[in-house]
Amino acid sequence: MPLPTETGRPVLTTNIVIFTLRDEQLKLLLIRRRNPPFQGCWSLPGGVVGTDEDVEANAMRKLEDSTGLSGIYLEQLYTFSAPERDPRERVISVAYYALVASKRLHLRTDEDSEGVGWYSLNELPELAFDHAQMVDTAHQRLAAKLDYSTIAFQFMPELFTLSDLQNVFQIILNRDLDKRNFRKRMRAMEQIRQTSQVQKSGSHRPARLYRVNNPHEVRIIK
Amino acid sequence: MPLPTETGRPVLTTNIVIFTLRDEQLKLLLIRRRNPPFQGCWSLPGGVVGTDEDVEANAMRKLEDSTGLSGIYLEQLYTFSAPERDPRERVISVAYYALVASKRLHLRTDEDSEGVGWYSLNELPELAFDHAQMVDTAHQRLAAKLDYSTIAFQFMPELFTLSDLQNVFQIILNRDLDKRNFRKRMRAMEQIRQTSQVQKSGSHRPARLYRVNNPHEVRIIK
DNA sequence: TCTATTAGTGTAGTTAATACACTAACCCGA
DNA sequence: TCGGGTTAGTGTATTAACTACACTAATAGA
Repeated sequence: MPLPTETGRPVLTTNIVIFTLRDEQLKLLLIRRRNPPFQGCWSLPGGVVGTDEDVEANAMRKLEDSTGLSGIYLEQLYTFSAPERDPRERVISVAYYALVASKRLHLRTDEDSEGVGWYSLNELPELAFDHAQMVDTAHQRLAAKLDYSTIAFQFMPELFTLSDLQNVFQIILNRDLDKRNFRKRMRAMEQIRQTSQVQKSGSHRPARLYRVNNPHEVRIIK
Repeated sequence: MPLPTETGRPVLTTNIVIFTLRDEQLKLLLIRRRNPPFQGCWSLPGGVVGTDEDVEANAMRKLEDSTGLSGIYLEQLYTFSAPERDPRERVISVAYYALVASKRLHLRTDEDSEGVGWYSLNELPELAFDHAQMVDTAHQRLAAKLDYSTIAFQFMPELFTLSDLQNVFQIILNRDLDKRNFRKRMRAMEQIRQTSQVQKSGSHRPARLYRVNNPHEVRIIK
């Protein structure tokens, strides 16, 4: 397998679907394109991978640039390579997805002015390239992983109520869950524990607060 | 996102883990490297993706070259991009895995002379690059998918017995399964049906033959 | 006809998932 | 201070899925 000369190589890029939960909605970060093709259109963050650059490191760097945060959960999603996905020339994109607890973001809410915005999954503008497909694949993966991993905790702040957690599930899965069954399942998980604290948030009974044991670990369960 | 000039692009390749089942073993196709690095070492089939070439098409072509067959199940596995995975320079590889029913292969058994051989998963030689990791990831994916998809049927010939099928599961999962529970589960699947034929194969009771309804479809179940 | 070998079958127990309705604690306003 | 509104919190009975487990059936060959 002799390597080709530097002519004859396709362009390699990354794209990242950065999810967060805010205002009872699953949102993702979009960037308005300044140049053609798809000028003025919204697209996923990402960038070109240089010769000496690690693909995942590139994605992580772009993720940090976009959010101003580090230590965010990032997972490779799929590599997209359809021949006409970029009208200019052959571009292959390794797509990732990332999850951020919204409390960590000081989101300048929908600061479109800067060409950066958080959009609800169900109110997405038209996206550039095949980015709509990437978003769709990422959402499917995320929903599937709720069931057999501890990925949901990536969205949680340090302290949260079981109702908060149920909300996360319901928003991602886009359906209601039974409260008692949900709580039974969650209380059986060793990855979270009750604290002695409660949250008072209105004219109703205060809610017990919970904490994730190993916030950075995502474990496969079942 | 201006595209880079053709200098400054990494090399993009594919690699394929081609599985088959033969002699009660899960085997995969290896190719002996003729050139450095890792000269003389065994490696996974694959090749360099050209500027105008679709990645999946490249993998499919290499798969057909290696096996002489078409219409084989092929699925993207993961994209490997560790910085030092190729000692020469930055090479990113999109790995795939493929499943072939061994009856379709006229395997020149272990024809090492041509520098091509089928090796049992548990008797692998030292592999070039990070190909051992690719094999491992592929095996894990395959084992996981047995449980929630109809992928196992990709290994089956047109007609097969339930014992054959149980063997496939046992080899891939590397553990014994209970015969009655296995058969109960399989008979409940709508993807296979009993035929009126039996297979006589020795001095014992003949076995009923089964058939896959849609051999090319791999469906997610559960 | 006896032996060896693989094919084929059912039931009871356990575990996981579901459906479902009321009480508890707090705030607020009358 | 009491009643209404609101969210938190709890248990049981049913069903479905998975597990463990042992014998009979059909054939070939000696």
